[in-house]
Amino acid sequence: MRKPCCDKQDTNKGAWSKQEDQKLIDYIRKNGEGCWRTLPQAAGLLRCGKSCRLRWINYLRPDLKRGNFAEDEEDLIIKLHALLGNRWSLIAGRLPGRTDNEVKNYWNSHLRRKLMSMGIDPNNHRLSRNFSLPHRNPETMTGKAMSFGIKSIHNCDQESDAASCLENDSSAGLPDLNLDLAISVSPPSPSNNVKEEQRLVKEPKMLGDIEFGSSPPGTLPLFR
DNA sequence: AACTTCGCCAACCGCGTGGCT
DNA sequence: TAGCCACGCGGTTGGCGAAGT
Repeated sequence: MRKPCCDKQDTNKGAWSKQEDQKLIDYIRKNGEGCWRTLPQAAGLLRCGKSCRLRWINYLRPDLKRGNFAEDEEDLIIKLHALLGNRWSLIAGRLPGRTDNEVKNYWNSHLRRKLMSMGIDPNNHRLSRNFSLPHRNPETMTGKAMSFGIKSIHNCDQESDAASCLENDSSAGLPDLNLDLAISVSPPSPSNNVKEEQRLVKEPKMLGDIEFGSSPPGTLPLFR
């Protein structure tokens, strides 16, 4: 039986008050992030360390970009999700100012539905079986759907799917998908997933899986 | 106006992992 | 090598406001 992360009897739960937020901000400004377990006591907060960490990362961090997602951010999330699956922290790491929680919520509340309405299964980014036929006509597809990697659908046979079409595109170089997913020396943004990327470096097999062109033909480079 | 349903999002929970001893 | 601890991640929940009836 795992020990609870903190003494639950003495901790607050639920929404954070302004005073609590301020205490946390003040403490981190003064002492920096880290040592979340001891932070609550040191900062005078009746919260568990986990809760403090989450509050800071998802809401209080000064570099957070709040508000609606831009269209290019949406596109990027969808493309990254097709490649990485539900690796929200990795996806968020490619979106400066966005948190994994924010990306996950946005995916679940907006993007999933959006893809489904376009006849794409959000779980595997394949065209779903019940995809209504008129939409199969590339002429009637929305520009959005086209940009999600199925623009060359007319070149794929009926049993094909968005993923393999995307793959086909990748064989042509995928010029519009400059995601820099191969582990680079300098990631495009200060990511909160450095460890994860280091892990990928340590695991060349997995790394290979997310490099375009290295997956078996007809498979989506998912490694989950 | 009152009630119900739906959708969003902040927060919680449990588990996996890496570092340290 | 094993065990413990702290951290980080992803799935899930619950509260609240908006929309619908």
